[in-house]
Amino acid sequence: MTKVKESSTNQASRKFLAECDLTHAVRLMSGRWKLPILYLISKGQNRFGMLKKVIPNITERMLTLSLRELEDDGLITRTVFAEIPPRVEYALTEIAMDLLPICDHIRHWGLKHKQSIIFTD
Amino acid sequence: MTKVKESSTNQASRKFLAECDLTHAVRLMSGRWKLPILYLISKGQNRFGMLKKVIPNITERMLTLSLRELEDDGLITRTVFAEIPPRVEYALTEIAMDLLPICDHIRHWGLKHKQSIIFTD
DNA sequence: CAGTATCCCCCACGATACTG
DNA sequence: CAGTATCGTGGGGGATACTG
Repeated sequence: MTKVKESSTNQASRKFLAECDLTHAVRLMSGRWKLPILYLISKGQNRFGMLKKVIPNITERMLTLSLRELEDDGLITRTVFAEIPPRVEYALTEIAMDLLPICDHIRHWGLKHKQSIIFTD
Repeated sequence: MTKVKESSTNQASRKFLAECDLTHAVRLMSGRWKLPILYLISKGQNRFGMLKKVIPNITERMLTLSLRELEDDGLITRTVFAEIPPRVEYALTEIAMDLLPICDHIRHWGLKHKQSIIFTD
């Protein structure tokens, strides 16, 4: 299924539409916790409890929601092991791994931009 | 002024803090219209009226707000010419220009990610 | 351990009207 | 032309309590 608005034919509009996937892509990583979670999973913090312990201030609710959205967007996989006590492991998909170097670019750009960094949380 | 939480000393937390600038950087480009505006300005659409004409559905209010925030974040400059009728021109700063190639990476990543692209607007 | 279930607040965003 | 001013809404996010 591919549904693209083809009505506007002028140059500027077509360039704008090309820009839309950019917005869409950025939205996948927008949100308070998405990127931190992806990063930490890439570093081996791949379970609910580990993430909760390592991420300051996140609530269980937000952790759950963020993980679900990342899963829905195809950025992480969720594997349930039928054990007692239950164990669930998260892993990055190839798509998310492709994102990591880009994140690094963004981070370096951010550092260049902001000489004064304030972590309020 | 540099205010960094130094309380937590373990490895994971320090890595997490490093991740925070990433979140911060992403926030600068988050928002419904920020990226489209930056992109269009880079393509020469550097006036209020031009942007309004070229961006579908944006309201004057949102255009104003977005431009102000981009200016406050140091991503664009705003130059007022004392003429009648009034003329205002926007231009990307070096920081925003550094961002453009990254945007391109993100866009390509987004395209690889989403085989089915839907532009709803 | 790995989550749900409620309740609530704030703010990004939109619609509409007006202006130096 | 390039904006303000005002009002309204949805959902992203938080606090807290409970559960298979």
